[in-house]
Amino acid sequence: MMNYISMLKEHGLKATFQRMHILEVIGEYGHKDIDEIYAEVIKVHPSLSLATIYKNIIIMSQSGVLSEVPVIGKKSKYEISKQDHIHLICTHCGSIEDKNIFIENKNSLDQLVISEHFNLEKKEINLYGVCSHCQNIKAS
Amino acid sequence: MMNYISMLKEHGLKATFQRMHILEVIGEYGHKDIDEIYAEVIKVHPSLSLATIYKNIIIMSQSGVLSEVPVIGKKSKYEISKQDHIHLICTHCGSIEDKNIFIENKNSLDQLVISEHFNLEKKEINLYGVCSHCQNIKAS
DNA sequence: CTTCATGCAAAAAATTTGCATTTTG
DNA sequence: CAAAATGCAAATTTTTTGCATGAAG
Repeated sequence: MMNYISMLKEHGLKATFQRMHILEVIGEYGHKDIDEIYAEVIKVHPSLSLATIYKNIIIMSQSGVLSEVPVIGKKSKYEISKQDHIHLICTHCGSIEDKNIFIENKNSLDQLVISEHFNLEKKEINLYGVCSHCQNIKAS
Repeated sequence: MMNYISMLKEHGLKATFQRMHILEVIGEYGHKDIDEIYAEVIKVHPSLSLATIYKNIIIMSQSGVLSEVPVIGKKSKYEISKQDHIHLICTHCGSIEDKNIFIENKNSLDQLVISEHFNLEKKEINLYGVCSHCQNIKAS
């Protein structure tokens, strides 16, 4: 588990407490959008401004510390960057769960990329549906 | 090839010329965002309002005529709904290309969904990178 | 003709910017 | 200290809304 100070410094960003706090919130919850991050963060630091959240989300996404997860019909969520994985996105409660799977079919994707002469930078696989938790709620 | 009038009617939407025009633009280009649709559409119908574009994108997305394609760092694009496919998204020129591939590894995704008791509604696979066209431009 | 859709202008929401002040390394 | 980051308020951009008018089925 890498610490946020070194993550920031390795990307040439100063480790302000505002950034640390933003990263802690995202790290704790996994995926959060701008408003959720702001709401969470001002509980501890009421003076932390929304503009600072915006500026930092942008700079930390550009530098690669964070990754944007665009979601159909909603605002983008942000997560701490990590190796490629799959998102299970619940269309009922909005939760996002990460799944690391060994993409066997990796082959077909890789072959596609090769045959298209496409210079791949990032794979994004999102599965939308109803999570088991929400299915149980509905059933009861 | 299905025509747009019946597509709309099957979803309980009236076939106004504004909707037809929006669908034609999206169909012609494949993927367009709100502003691009508006810019294209007012060439022919200068009085068509942006509010109408918004309202229709929303209602046609909800009804399933259109599908939203959220893109990292950009505004969402919209496409005519069709069966699941892969998007090759160029981070250089912004173009999006559809690819229908036989997901062999379909198995691993399907197994994941089953083991998670996830009620799958939609698969979204987006590959980000530099398209062959942009690579050639850079090289020259 | 009745219901639904449009267009306009206004309102609301989301995001960005400029700049004086503060903090980090 | 010098460079970078913050916070505030203002500006901009994006999206939504209400309502009178017009079009579709």
